[in-house]
Amino acid sequence: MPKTGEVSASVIKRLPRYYRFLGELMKQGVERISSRELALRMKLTASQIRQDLNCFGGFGQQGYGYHVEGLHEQIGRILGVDKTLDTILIGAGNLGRAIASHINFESRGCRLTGIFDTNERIIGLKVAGLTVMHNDDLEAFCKEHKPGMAVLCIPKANTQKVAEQLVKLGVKAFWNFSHYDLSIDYEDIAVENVHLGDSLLTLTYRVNHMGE
Amino acid sequence: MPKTGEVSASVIKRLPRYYRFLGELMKQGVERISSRELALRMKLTASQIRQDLNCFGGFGQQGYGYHVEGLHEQIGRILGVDKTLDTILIGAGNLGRAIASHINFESRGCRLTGIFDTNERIIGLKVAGLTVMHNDDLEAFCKEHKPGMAVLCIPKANTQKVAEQLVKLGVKAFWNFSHYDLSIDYEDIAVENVHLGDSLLTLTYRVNHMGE
DNA sequence: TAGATTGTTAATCGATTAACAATC
DNA sequence: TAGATTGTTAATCGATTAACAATC
Repeated sequence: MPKTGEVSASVIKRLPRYYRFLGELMKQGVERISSRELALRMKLTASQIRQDLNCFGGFGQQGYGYHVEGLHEQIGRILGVDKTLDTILIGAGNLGRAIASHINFESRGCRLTGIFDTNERIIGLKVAGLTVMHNDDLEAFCKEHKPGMAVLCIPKANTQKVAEQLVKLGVKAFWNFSHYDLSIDYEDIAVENVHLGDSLLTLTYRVNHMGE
Repeated sequence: MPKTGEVSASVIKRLPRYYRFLGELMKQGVERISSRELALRMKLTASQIRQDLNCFGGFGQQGYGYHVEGLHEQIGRILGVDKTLDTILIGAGNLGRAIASHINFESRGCRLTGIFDTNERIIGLKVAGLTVMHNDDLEAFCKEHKPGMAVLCIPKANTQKVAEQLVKLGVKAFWNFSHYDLSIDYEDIAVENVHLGDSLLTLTYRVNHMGE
């Protein structure tokens, strides 16, 4: 129940991390935690934690702190892990197959329901319990199953075109791993670009500039 | 040749993207570009581009703009793609193998020289041209080959321990894909945490909060 | 030269941190 | 009640944008 008023991108990016830490604390049997103690563990400031959480409502209790399990559940609901968004994967090369098998989509509000590729040697393979289909079947599949999210693990040359096709078929969110900055200029389409190459390159920069 | 004075993390994170766009422009045969035109293509402001570049020196020319190839090379040198940092991969599961095959380390100042795992069924496999070795051979390998960077694709329970072992063996940079926020409290060690799960979760948030 | 566009300084904006009254 | 800790307002800090003189 967001206290309406835009939540900044900086806050949104921190939410999954709060969720993760609270999950860990739960497992460790911690029942309550103060912003001060959580800040210590997460290497943030207590102020920032209280500010962030208060974008969504007052989850704490003066003099007591936050109830770990309750807060975990609240943040989960804010993130939308209690929903189930049908998701398809386009591109079942090395990376696509690894994402399909390695990521727990269900615990993040998604469910992988279809995998597509154009390579005849890959089509028919079983990946994460699904049989890889041909891209030609994409349209029929989407019309029948109405996936809301697509994971793109395809070469950059095809990315924009495939994404636009999928938008027409009703896809509302893209998790894009191609070496291309996907930007969809329609309202109400969400894009998360993951640039692993760029990530490595920032590390290269930092290791080459240590102690300057 | 950084105009000394700290370069902010925000600027560093944008550098690989500049490098990528300039590379594309080169391929397209574009010889010169103004900050205004580049801003248009990258969806940034011209001011920001000029500010960012001037952290490292004046690469442009008044009245003309920037020479694409020259700027590309300069940024490459700033990032350190002309260096070669020997790199090892720990964990050759789905994700580790995909990273090894999918990422072009060489073009990013790194060279993959060893891959390690503990799973007997994986050891001995060829991945990205290398034979997967047992973690037990890690110490001997590092002492002989002195890798400066490690990619961690291992379960979170082992991450901190393995990282600390590697620090003792001289590793200076970690590209960490485990579901664990690695933090190394020594000076002069660089860490880049990649949390694919968190990335997906921010997308889940956004798709569930569209148009609010 | 005149026009274009940089490098750089100043203004604005947003995010983080600090402070503290409210309250459990 | 007294102590702890929140929710929230105010202060600070940093990053982005705008403006403009320098200059190719």
